[in-house]
Amino acid sequence: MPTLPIDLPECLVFLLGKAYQKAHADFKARIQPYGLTNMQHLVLEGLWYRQGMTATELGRCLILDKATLSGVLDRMEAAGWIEKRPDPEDRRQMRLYTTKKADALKDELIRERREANEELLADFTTEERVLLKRLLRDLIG
Amino acid sequence: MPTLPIDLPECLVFLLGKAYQKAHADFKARIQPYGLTNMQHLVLEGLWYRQGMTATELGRCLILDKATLSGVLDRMEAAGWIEKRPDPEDRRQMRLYTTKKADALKDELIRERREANEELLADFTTEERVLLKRLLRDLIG
DNA sequence: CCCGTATGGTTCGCATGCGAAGGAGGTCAA
DNA sequence: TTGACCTCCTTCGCATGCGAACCATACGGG
Repeated sequence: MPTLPIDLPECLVFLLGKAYQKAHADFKARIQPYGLTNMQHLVLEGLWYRQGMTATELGRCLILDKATLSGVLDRMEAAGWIEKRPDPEDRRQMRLYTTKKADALKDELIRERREANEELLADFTTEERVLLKRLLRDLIG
Repeated sequence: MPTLPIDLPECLVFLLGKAYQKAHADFKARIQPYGLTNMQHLVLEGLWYRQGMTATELGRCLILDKATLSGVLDRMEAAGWIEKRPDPEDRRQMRLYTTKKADALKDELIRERREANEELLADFTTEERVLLKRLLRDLIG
């Protein structure tokens, strides 16, 4: 059985990638049944925080490239999760709103997110949880 | 200026994603000049650790899906970074080896990786660095 | 020896993720 | 008012990332 190359467990780029891979996969398993991807769920959380954001605002808010967001929003609109309404003041921008279909799942989806975090952190002490989040926030800058 | 939704800085899935995004982008900027992607660099590190692994072994070693690896290995072979040799004992599997072109960059690439880690952790104390890595390793399981 | 099954890789489909270029729509100053 | 410039968004190209279906090869029993 192959093991990890000696240095990789010391490489932060690698560790972050694999930790994200695991967190992403766990969360995916939870929200897949709702017909949503992780990214789509993230967009909904962003819009529940503030409806009517433009794509650029949402992208800044979620730290996402607008090129990436463009496709995500298209698919979400096609699937009926969000609505794009052109801003009457400035026809370049699209204002984004969640639909009733999405809002109906709001409580459940937020619960899934909380539980997913709980599950990921199950083996950590309270101090470790706080510390890990702080270190990651500091890393992001 | 939009800010993060209240809960997201508490959401580990989100934090890990963004921390990875940053680490990945920083490392990409370092590796791009060599004509390599992060994933391709990772494959080289794996093979430098043990030459002649099969794709399945390498995938287990780097925690990668074989479907993902297949395309990566194709592009790396086409670009002359690695060689695939069919195993004479079992013609289903391919043994993987780095080429001279790759080996010539070995020291420099490993230095880039060390420096990238150093840069990411620049603002952390020694204790914090050790702790962050331990927490991430524990998370991966 | 032959069939059923397991395994190693490839391929396809879909969803990110981002750099770069482009098109449509504003803005402002000459 | 018109041309230079800026911004919002879309589109394209390329590289992951992974589930699922497939193909070729190996292996174990009968």
